[in-house]
Amino acid sequence: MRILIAEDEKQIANSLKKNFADEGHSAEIAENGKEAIDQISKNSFDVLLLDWRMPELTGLEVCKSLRKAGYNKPIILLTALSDVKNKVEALNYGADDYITKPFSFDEVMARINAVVRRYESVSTFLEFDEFKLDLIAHTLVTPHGKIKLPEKEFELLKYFLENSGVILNKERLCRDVWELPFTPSTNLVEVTIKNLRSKLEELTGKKFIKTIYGEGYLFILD
Amino acid sequence: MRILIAEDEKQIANSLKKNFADEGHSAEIAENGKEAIDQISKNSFDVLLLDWRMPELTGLEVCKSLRKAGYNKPIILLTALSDVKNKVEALNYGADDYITKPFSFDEVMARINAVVRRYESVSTFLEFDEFKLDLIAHTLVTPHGKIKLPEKEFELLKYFLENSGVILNKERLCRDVWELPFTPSTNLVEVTIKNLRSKLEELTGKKFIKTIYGEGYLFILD
DNA sequence: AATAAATATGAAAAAAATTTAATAATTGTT
DNA sequence: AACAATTATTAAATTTTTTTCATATTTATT
Repeated sequence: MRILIAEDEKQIANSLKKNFADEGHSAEIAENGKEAIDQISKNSFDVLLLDWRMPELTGLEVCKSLRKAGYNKPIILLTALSDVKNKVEALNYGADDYITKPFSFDEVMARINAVVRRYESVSTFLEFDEFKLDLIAHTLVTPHGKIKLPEKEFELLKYFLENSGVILNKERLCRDVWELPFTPSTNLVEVTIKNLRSKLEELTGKKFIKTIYGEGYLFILD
Repeated sequence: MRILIAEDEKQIANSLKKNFADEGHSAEIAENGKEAIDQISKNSFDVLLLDWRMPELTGLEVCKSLRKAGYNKPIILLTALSDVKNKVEALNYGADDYITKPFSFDEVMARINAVVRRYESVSTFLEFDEFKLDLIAHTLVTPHGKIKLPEKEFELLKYFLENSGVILNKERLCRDVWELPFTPSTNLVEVTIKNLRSKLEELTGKKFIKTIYGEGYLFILD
């Protein structure tokens, strides 16, 4: 994980950096707010730690200005102030979290993990069994590799995952996945199910889509 | 916003509920952990407030079990305990935030807003000007209508939005959008830029992609 | 076991998206 | 203004995806 530490107290910054390194993460240090903005324009980070009190620009100012410009990576503010007013202000200006000094490294790490995990997992993946569907990349991710699904197969799998445990008939799939009125003459659904099934089985070795004769299809995780 | 308050101290729960109502939000109260799980299986909420100390199941247990089952709405824990150990535990079990009692309603509301905003905005939309790119539906959304972009145009626009303000040359676009080594013989980039440009301009009436002769392309929001 | 209905499969046809190729227009420089 | 380099545009070629169609297999019922 790439972390930017914007903190003018060198002791704190260096101690954090060393601890991050011990956990296998790389951290850069910016000594004031301006430098932080500068670093961000040149490199990309997974998370920003901004000290509230810094020369040039305060952490809150950096946070505000980044968010205004559309910056959307997680930001955590570090501060010695502990009254509620500032917390509220920070969160309302687009910070993701807020850690009060003095803090333990464990807490910092836990909060970073929580925030990053959230950014990664929330509504960008649908997870099932030991696999997941990447909703942005339209990719099926397995421990052994990943595969990009064509659009209709992706939409179909997504719909199955959103409705696992429910029997879905062809009329409903046609309507919700293809946005087409169902006509008995087409076998779109069968064909796409077949293709999705073979890809799923090849990649996962499991049979997720069950046919309920006369009723529809069922996505099972058991 | 629909909020579930799982809290056995009725005074606190009712006071929160009343305050939420004043702000225009609807809240349900669950008096213990089991009841919370029960309510969640029946209705959908935008955010969960779980008291740590509750009969039947503790807030942390509820949180753990929901996350294990794949539940992915924001969860905030309320607690009287204030030592770091518990905070770390809570965040690592999938809670999104953690509020120490006694709290002010303003802080609760600010944290809910922060968490929900994050869930909504992070990586499901990239917003620019008065438009947004729906990263799930691969759709460009404008006040007047929306249009589904073909894959390469979508990837290109996404890359521009993630790097707005930076001049992107063809080599870099080829590498990061097409995942191809750049060869001077191809004009893939030019063609796709052209198509994306005309769609963008037709839909938004604005020119977002500027050519910097000899250097590359620049996405500007001015 | 025979039958009819439902589902699965393979391969061709059609449509859509991507890429290439040829040419036109624009830009910076002299 | 003329030139070379760069970028833009148009249209054709290719590839991929989607859909249809014909046929095979499976399932429930008798």
